[in-house]
Amino acid sequence: MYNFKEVEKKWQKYWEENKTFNAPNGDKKEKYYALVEFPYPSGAGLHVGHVRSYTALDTMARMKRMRGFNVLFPMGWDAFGAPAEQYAIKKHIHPKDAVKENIKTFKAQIQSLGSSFDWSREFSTTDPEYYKWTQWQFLQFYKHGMAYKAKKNINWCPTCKTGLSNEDAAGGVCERCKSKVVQKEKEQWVLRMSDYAEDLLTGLDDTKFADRVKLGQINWIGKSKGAEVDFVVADSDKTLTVYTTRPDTLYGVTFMVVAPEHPIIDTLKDKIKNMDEVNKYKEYAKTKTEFERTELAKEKTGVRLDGIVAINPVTGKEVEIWISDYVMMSYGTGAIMAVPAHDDRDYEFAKKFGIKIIPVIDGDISEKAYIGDGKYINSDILNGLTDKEPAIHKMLDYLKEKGIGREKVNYRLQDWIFSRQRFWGEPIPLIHCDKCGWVPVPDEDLPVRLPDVANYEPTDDGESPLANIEEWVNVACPKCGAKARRETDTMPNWAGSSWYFLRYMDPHNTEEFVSKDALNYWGKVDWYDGGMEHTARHLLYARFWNQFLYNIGLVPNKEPIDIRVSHGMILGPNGEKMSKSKGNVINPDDIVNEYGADALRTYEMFIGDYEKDAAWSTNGLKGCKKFLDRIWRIQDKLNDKSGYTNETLVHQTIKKVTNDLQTMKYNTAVSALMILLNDLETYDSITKDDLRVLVHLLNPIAPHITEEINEVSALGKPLAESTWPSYDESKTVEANFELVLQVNGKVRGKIDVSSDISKEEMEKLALESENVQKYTEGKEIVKVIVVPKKLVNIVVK
RNA sequence: GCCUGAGUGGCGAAAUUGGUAGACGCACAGGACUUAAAAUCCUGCGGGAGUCAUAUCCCGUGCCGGUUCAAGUCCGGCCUUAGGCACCA
Repeated sequence: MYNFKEVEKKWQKYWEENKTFNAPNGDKKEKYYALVEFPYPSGAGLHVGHVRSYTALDTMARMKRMRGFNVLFPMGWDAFGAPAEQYAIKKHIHPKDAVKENIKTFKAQIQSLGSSFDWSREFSTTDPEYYKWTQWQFLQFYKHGMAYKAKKNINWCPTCKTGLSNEDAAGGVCERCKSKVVQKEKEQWVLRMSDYAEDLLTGLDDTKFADRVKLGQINWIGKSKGAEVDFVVADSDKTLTVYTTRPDTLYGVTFMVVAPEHPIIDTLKDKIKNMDEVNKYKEYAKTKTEFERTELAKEKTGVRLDGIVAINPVTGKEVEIWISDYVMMSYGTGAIMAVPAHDDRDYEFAKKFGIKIIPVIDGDISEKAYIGDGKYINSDILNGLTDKEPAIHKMLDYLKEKGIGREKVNYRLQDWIFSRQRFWGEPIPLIHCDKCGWVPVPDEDLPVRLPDVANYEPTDDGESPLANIEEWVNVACPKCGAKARRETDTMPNWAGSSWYFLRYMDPHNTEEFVSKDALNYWGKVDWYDGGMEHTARHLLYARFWNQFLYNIGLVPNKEPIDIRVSHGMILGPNGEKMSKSKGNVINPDDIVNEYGADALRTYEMFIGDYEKDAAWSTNGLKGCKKFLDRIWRIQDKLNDKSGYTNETLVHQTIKKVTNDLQTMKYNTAVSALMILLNDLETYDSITKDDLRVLVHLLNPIAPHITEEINEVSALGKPLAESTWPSYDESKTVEANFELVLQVNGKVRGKIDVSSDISKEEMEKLALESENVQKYTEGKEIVKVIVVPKKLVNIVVK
């Protein structure tokens, strides 16, 4: 009988010893690059969700190999960052040891699944041999003016004691620890990602990402088309420039609002009479987190800048200037023109502070701002127009002509704050010298290694723990030799994952980050799978990083990834996200031990639509285990004949499984195999050819049991080294089909007929049917619709 | 508020893109084998009417309406739900 534990171990050992899945660089075969996001080796171990995506891509990889491709299917570890550091602090060990420990566990778990990873290419982002090149690439950014240090109001997590990117602080909450993020002014290294906003947007056209993935990228980049308009501040030489998407409402501007941090306040502080009040408000705004500032249904607050007014450039009338926290310094120009009649926020503000509301588009503004289309009024040059687009164009032309405004495109995407005040990250390879300024660490001195120290806990003053390690910090300036200090900030853990897919192509190269040959041979990632939670940030960072490398001539493709899909989550049996606190965690180890990796894999492929979430069901798993047991037992039915017992069904199944696996419809591929098995079980005996097809088609999903059957029943060489079955389209056609007879669209009979029946015969059979006649009798036949291979519908009145 | 999906038996889900709704699996029920149980095998399984049993009929894919010979699928309007974005000017 079949012992899945022994069998699974046996074949895993076989694949390892024979290096079955090692992909040679530069092979003559056509390449295929299948990639699944590398895991963060946390202390919690592997999740059944990992199994879903690894198996899905493994299935893809195994099928592609059998279809003659040289498949790169690598695996590695994304191990820098706060979780590993915190885990290490808790256990009083060095993060590198914690990582080593976790990787060991993770790797054993993954290997027990029988995934066909090319382990010869394994690396961790924390390996100095790897982060050497992460640092080297950072220096390319620096050397090309793409990295700069700036004093910034940054998102600061008081619990993690580190700065966060906007992406990490989405919603005003720290992504890691969920505590409230506060604003803190700090010097930070920043990458000019906003320069790439347009390229990151248009580049999507060169990819085949799933629509929802593309949309996530588009939303994050947040392109908006509008105009900048200059407002002169009365009795001064200053202008206040605003960004607006509705220049057509310029005649309705009754006030302006600037962000509390707007520099004009300081510039004109001598003219502002109520600076005390203004400063008080500024303080008040600062104590609030970004989240509080953007919270819904919030009362508008603000202070008028007393003593200064601006001039509406089209009416020449004076408009008040206010400061309010509903205007953000980080978007547009940090200043807006307020049109309370046609903007909800401005309306609310005007109502609260009793500011005049002038409608410029005909509509009801008694309750709230009117934001629809309508006839322009009170608008001089626009009066009489009724549509937004021509009005905007006319106004833009006017502003350009007068030199007081211009078209402007804005993006929500901001520069990437690249500094973290943490120990466990790639040190930023720069040295500060009082004489020479920032000096890059010379290439030959890379990597800048993290020191082996006992104390690396975050500090309260917001400095990196590295700053306290004097012997590490103090160095000679590489340029002039004078005393200098290392940069002590480290990189965010998005850094290592921004280019790991390139390193897999040539993971042991000590001379270059990847060789040109390897880059040219492997090209783009053909199929990339990951979690939905990474489709916005990680994907954007990776594309940005790659586009930069492309622009400086280091990689051959501007877009690094062809297809990107996102798997759905595996939820707990109760339909909720698995978590320790909810007690609904399914441990893949337990499942592998009790049912085997093949059963787990088959079940997770059968569970439902790959891109949708699915709740775990142990009964469902048992059903799949039963299916595999039946596959094993079907061997008892082998006879000495050749050919297919049910030729049509075999060809249909090959076609169905081949197509389904290529489009990630794993659930229906499994069901097609179940149908084939159900059919084979009805015969007294089956042929080796029958069984051979069955195990080949099932092999990518359940690789161990199928290899074992293949060997035990002497069907041929190991499946992993064998060829995918092919089908003959003409043989997928059934000899007979069930002809459906309808009257007025309702089914009134079914007859089994030959597939090459003519339309006339179909119609004749329908009209002859007794049951059909019951419904047509005494009625006028208006028309008869005949759909070949399907049905006849008789329409009567 | 905006942008995406999704809503089909007791449950997970299928449905060649307009052509037999519920494939496949789970659960459940009945039966066979067994001293018994497990395992395995067979049968049934959307709801209702009808029949000894067949046959046959009616209803049914979130709700309302429309297009069509024909709608789970297309169109219009709603409801619910999940995810993303959000004082973005």
